[in-house]
Amino acid sequence: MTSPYSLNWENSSDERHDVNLRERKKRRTRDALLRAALELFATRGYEETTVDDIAAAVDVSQRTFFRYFAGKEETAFFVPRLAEALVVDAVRARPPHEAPLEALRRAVLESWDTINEAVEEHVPIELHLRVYRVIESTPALLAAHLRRAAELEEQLAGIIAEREGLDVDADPRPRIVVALFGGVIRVTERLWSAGDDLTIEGMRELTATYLDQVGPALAGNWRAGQSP
Amino acid sequence: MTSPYSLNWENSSDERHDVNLRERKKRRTRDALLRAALELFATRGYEETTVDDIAAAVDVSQRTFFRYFAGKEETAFFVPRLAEALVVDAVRARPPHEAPLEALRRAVLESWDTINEAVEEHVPIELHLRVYRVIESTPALLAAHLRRAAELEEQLAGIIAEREGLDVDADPRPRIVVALFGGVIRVTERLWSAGDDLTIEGMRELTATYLDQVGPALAGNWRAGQSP
DNA sequence: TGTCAATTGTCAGTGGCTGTCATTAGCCTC
DNA sequence: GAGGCTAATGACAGCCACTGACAATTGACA
Repeated sequence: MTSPYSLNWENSSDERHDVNLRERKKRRTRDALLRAALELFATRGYEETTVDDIAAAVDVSQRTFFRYFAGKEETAFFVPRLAEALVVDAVRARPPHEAPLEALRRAVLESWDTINEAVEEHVPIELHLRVYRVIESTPALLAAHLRRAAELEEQLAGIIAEREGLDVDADPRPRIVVALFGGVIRVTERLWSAGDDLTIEGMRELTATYLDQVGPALAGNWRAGQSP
Repeated sequence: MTSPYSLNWENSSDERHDVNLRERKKRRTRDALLRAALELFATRGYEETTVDDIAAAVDVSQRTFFRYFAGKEETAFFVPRLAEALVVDAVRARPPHEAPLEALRRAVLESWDTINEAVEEHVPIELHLRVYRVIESTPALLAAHLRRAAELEEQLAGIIAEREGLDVDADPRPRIVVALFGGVIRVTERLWSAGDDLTIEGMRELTATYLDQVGPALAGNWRAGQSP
């Protein structure tokens, strides 16, 4: 920190990340724990997997597991965390002339395309897709998932408000639009995880289809119009 | 069940509920545990309260606590559970000619009026209102709260679909509208619990105001129009 | 009053998670 | 390349939520 190289360290910390054996080893055990956990969740179930099981699968002590992850839950949300970061960045990068819903829509669809490589660096996506069903069907994980989603929405509301030059706390509209958007996403998530097309592309298509329904869903009375 | 009185028992079970000493005693300890738990949560915080604390406050064993409640969490959501039931009933009772959002809006505002008596039978509402802040600010409880909300939305979507003569799984619109509605409710909940008017009336007003914003929030571009 | 069933307490055990301390293993300098 | 430094690990003890099992108690009802 106070060494003459401190500035260099700050800037090149990414490159230094994997150079020494120490760091490489750390990353290896971390990814191994992650994969072991997800594999066990996907096959045996979340509640049926103990932290001891995970640690044993990688042949480290339980204590070591907790030094890499704050809790069992954190392993299950490793990929979602990456995805959320991508979405936030994508929304930030949207041209300011787009309407809020349009910007959100494009950002999400776009980030579905980049998610692959970001994830595969640590675990095979296919593995996460299997874990996703577990998240949706395990009460404790579903609850955590929804809380994370709520936090994401709060962030997005802030970004949207900024785009539109509004104050999030004074004007309810950013939060409302984001809530609507988030609701649609959740509906598609559930549908997708319940169906059998467990691919990223399937998710992408579903999302696109449902987001297109938002307008019609809110317009007028449904009974007069034709089927969706 | 197979006794000659079984039918009578079924029908008059409500009246029989408090007649014998056994039942009265059970209800008393149950309500005492509930109040003790909420009181402790409100003053000391949720995580800082152990089940042993709650049991000790009522002078029963920890094991007995778990015979009355499935877990620590359940005590915190006693009032919300009542409220949810009221909302569901209120939506079901709405005249079928009302549009979905209108029916939901009226049902919720209406149930805020009946919630008082339903709750006070067990614990003072004022106590729950204090606990509500704890729910919003405790990650584990917030997560559980959001999961409950999601389940409620699923129920409401079913009811709305039925009103409109639609199939929830074939037509996305009921779920989308309910998601929008739920989103608005969540926004008001957060705002209300963050403010200082912690009364049912305050909540009612906030809800009404925000629900009125739903239309404007979705209409056109915000930058051209005037302030909300 | 005595029998039966329900309520409760006690005890032991599991699983998630944390603090502590000694041991190990990579790193860096001389 | 030996030795000191520091970071990573393991082993152990302990807290808390929660559960199963069994014995003791207590209200119900004939």
